[in-house]
Amino acid sequence: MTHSEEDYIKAIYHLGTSGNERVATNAIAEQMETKPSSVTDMIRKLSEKEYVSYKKYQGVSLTESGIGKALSIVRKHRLWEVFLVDKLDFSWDEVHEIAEQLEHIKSEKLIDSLDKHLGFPKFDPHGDPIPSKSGVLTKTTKMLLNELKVNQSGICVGVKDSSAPFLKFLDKHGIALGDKITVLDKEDFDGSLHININDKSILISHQIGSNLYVRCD
Amino acid sequence: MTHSEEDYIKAIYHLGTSGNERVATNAIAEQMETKPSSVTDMIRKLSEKEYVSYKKYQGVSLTESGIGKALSIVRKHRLWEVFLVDKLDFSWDEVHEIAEQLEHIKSEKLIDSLDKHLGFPKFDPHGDPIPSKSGVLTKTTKMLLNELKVNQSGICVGVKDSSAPFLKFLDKHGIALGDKITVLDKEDFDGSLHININDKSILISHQIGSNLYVRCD
DNA sequence: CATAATTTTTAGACAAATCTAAAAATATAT
DNA sequence: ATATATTTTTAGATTTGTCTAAAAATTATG
Ligand SMILES: [Mn+2]
Ligand SMILES: [Mn+2]
Ligand SMILES: [Mn+2]
Ligand SMILES: [Mn+2]
Repeated sequence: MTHSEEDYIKAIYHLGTSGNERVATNAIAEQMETKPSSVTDMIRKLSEKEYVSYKKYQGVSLTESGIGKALSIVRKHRLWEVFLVDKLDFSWDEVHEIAEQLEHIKSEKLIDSLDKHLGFPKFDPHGDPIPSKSGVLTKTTKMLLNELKVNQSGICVGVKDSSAPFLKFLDKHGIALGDKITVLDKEDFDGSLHININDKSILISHQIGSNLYVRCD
Repeated sequence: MTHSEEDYIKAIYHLGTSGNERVATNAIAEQMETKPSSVTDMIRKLSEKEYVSYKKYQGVSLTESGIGKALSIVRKHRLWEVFLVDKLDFSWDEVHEIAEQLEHIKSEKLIDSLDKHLGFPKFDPHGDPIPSKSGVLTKTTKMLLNELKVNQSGICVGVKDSSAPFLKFLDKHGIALGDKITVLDKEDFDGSLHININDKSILISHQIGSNLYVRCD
């Protein structure tokens, strides 16, 4: 399996909310920053190798084998992200691009040793779950911050958007995974939120609130 | 610079004893396990990019820019080898293949952080020097074990052959970097050596002796 | 439901890296 | 020095991944 095939499988996995839904050619093209015709070509190849099931004009979905492959790549990606943050002191907004390369390194023993070295982490620096060696994902009951009602609170457990600008924004405003956030008020006008975090009260936009995951047991 | 270009540059570097000598097309083909015609094609490309100087039928040598690139790849290769042995508990005969992949990961910050994480090592697990960020190699005065005279001794500081079978042989006979080896006797017949190591006296072949480096200040 | 807009696929081209087979240059040996 | 052997290059083909432009299928709209 080539570098490129792996990136396509992973894109299909993420777009199809973990494998099951059918994914459109154009959606893959946009995610991969490539052209729809290139996607069609690759899909045909992946279909021949039985990683995806494909009917012309009907989009693709991952097969069992494709989901397995995707989970293995996601596992590697997220373990490397943990390594970069925990061991090499990268910040969480710097790791994605490098993990994008490291996820393609081929060695079963390497990734298992890395897992052990990191203390078998369950989540990556963005709060996303790390699949186990056998492909099991820790399910968490998380919701978006702006789904909370006024006076409810939750623990920040992940981000939906993990782009560098968003992560930098969170750093700047002192919002980190594990922090307790309480919704003090909601503006009807634009959906922005008054929240309390680390004993400070700040105002955040609807867009921020819709990209932060919280858990409120 | 592509994965493949980097591997060619590195092969030329190693074959040309660190850059200066002209290297034959066939030698590169053999090292890379590829065909001479493929080498000619690649050499032409590297020549256009001015990483090598090339005159038809006369072999190639690295330019200044090519040597710089080679040192950067060798630095990455050897730092990753140290990581695998020191942090992930790999044995020295298992690391080469994986480092062969890891050396192509592109991120200046990654390799500098890794260097720091490892405590700025000067040598890799096989005793080979790690080029500094600026491309400086620690020069050591090492000689092959079978160049020693009877009753001379030296500290084992490296291997010439770093293939898994040879490294496994050394492990099996308890020979490791840093060990003191004394030559007790030499057989005229086949050049084999009686040596003393770790208070034990063993007999090793000429071939073993010609692949072990020692330093005897 | 017929037409327009959008999505998806096909056809054909290209760059990168490889190969085989044959030709050209260089090296070796009598 | 001439013939032979070896090395190196060229010519032409193949695979992988990509692209543009055009055709075909699907979806949306009036
Ligand atoms: Mn990737
Ligand atoms: Mn992540
Ligand atoms: Mn390599
Ligand atoms: Mn080494």
